[in-house]
Amino acid sequence: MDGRELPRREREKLAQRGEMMATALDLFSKKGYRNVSMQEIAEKAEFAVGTLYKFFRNKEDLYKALLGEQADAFDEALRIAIEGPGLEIDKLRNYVKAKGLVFRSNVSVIRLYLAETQGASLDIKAGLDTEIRERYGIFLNKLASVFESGMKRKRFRKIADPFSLAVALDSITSAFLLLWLEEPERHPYPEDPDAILNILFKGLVDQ
Amino acid sequence: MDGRELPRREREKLAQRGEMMATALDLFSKKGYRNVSMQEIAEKAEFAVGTLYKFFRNKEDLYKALLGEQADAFDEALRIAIEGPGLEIDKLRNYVKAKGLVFRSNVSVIRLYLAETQGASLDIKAGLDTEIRERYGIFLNKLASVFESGMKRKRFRKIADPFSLAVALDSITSAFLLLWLEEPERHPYPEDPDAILNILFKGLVDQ
Amino acid sequence: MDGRELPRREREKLAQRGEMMATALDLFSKKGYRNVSMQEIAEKAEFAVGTLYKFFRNKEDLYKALLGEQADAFDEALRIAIEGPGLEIDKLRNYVKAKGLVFRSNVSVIRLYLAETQGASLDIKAGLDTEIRERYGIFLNKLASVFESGMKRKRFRKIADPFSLAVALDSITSAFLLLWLEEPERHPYPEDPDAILNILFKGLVDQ
Amino acid sequence: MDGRELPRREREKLAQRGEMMATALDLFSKKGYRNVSMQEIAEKAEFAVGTLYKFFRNKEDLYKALLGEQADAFDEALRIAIEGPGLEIDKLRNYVKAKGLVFRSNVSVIRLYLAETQGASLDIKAGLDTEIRERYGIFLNKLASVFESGMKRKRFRKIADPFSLAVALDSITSAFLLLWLEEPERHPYPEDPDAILNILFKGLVDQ
DNA sequence: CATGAATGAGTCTTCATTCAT
DNA sequence: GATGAATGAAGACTCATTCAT
Repeated sequence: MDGRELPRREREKLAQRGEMMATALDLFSKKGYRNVSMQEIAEKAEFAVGTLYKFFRNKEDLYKALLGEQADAFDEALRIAIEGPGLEIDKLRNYVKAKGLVFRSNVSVIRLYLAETQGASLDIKAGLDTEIRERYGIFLNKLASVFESGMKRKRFRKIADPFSLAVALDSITSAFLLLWLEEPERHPYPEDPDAILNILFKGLVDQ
Repeated sequence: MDGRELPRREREKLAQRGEMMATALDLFSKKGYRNVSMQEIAEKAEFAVGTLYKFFRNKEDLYKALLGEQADAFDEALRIAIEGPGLEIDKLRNYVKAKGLVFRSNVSVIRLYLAETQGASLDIKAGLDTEIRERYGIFLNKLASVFESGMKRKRFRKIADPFSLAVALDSITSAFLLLWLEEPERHPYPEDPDAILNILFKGLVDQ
Repeated sequence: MDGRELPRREREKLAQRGEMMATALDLFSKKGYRNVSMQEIAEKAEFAVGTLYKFFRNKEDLYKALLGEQADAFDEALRIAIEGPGLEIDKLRNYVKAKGLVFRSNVSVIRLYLAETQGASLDIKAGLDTEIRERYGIFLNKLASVFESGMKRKRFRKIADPFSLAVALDSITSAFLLLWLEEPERHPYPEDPDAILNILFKGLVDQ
Repeated sequence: MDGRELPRREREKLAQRGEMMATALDLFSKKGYRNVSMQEIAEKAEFAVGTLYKFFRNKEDLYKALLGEQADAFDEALRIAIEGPGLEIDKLRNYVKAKGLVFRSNVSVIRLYLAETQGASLDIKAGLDTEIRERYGIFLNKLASVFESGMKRKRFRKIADPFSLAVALDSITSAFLLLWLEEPERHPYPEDPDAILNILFKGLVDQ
């Protein structure tokens, strides 16, 4: 038996919590924070409201836990993609691939995550808002340092400052994912990362 | 007298409507759709709630009218920037400039507009959603045709399909505006459009 | 027509407010603060809950207004009874009579008033609590000064300090009123104030 | 071994019950019946809620047991003070002293007890209410009989009927204890019972 | 026609009580 | 026999919408 195995009770609690969060995520991402009632979440998750409140102090708490954990996972996945040794160009490829993968396997979170990082979160005052964006900012800087490193090593040309390039790459991938989200058939997210990266790699205008 | 001149009565009504929408826009963009009450809008606009309901059938209607008209204005401004004769490269420059201008002089709308076009509109079910996005899609195609035309005339290299380039440019400019919105001092929107366009124009990797 | 006459609208509002307060008073005094719901008050007063909230910011507010106004009236009536010129002994008689009258014609308030002045208000944190007691303290001092004045003028013997005598008289009258409240037949509040005052006036033990 | 000694099991249960009641008393007297939850009591007493319900059928039951037992103790102490042989005047002195002692060493109960006997118990409908008051009535009659006996033996003058005197003495002592409770420094409960009794013993007005 | 008072369904949250383990 | 997780009814409060004046 594995030492990391939790006692049954604990495992059940985690499972419950997981179900609640999954249900809440589903509803929030479909209808928006204010349009989902605790009653509704509880009902759909097949718990009593009271039980919901045993796990989360209040509605906002639930929402924050939700976003926080999802953002953690995303952040982690993207961070790993660009860390470690290797050519900068490969890191960027990894990033584009990872972002596609992680988003496409978490469709319901995308809208919520984008709402928070792209700046349209008007329901939850601050706190999460701030926290997620901060981490997002940190990630952008890491991405920028990939560009910077590439320039230092003369592998990239200095066509713009590294941070702007990071912003550009991040926004482009998000935009493509959004298109895919709306019409998956018409706008598939490219399998080959270079389909996106070439926009940055190759110049539109001859030098 | 000008034939287009409206009777006093009509003009007054339009003025009233304008004030209501301006007040609503201000409140919605600051606090979010669900966090603003009709009472609050009426009070701040110095009308009675009943009067508000004379102009807009319900809260959603008001919101849709608001977004719709703002989107109209934006769309128009951006469309004009890329229409007409001239070099494609100049059209793109015009677009980057116009987008900067129009957004920076309508700060309070940005968040709402981005929320709708970038995909986080969870409060209003559909309808507006659809309409704005449709027009947004149409505009993206117009922008794409600028790239296409540039390619046809051998002014642009075929580094990616025109629509993808349009998406890329649009998302990059939006991302920069978002950064500016959060920290205007740290992230000014560039005066020179080439600061942004070079990301597309020049290639990161030598050919 | 009287200049003090209020416009119809205002009069109606006051009448509504009055009805709400009367209903609330009735319910609170019968069932206690926490055992009465705003819904219940609204229903019994034949208003919608929302209307209740138009007049009182919240439940506590309603309770405070209630107690405050009633305490005002009581305080006023008792104060008048012991003010002005005249023999101290007559003032005390007036006080005993007035207290009897005012309480017996406001039966439903007695319990609430006593609960506040006699110290068992555990539902409402502070504020009213404090305010009513303060005014009650002030009144006790006024009553004490009647005893003091009587002593100075050699009309009363110095059997205890004036404040203690005030406390004694006040508590005795309250106690009798409480008895009457429980069993009006068995424990009528005496018509002749001396029936109560003699307890203080005449000595139990020969001097 | 003593025959009255209870088996360990029983003793433990009694001890548990005692702790629950002590905790409940503390909380009720501080926050009021409705503002204390069974969870809170259980937690603070370090038992599970279920255990609480093993000892008391429901919340009201717990409250009644609490008040009942406290009232028993009070009643007993006061009864003893005025029973037995001895001069009536000494019994009254004993009563004043005993009431002071018993109240001051049970501060947390005072408010609850007074709330019940002085008529402001609005939380618990009837039952306890009735029972406590009944016993309180019985005690008042016992106190009255002390006055009566004194009058019969020509030791007291007939300044009022014995029951009224009992009510008066009881309410005065309670009032003084209440004052002490609020501001112990400013209003100490007198060490010498005559400080209070003189209000009854000596007449305010010369005969 | 404008007004804004009135409405009451709907929201979040608490807590007495039960019962499976 | 103790435990405390689960329940869900009930309560305070908000706000979109209506309609009498």
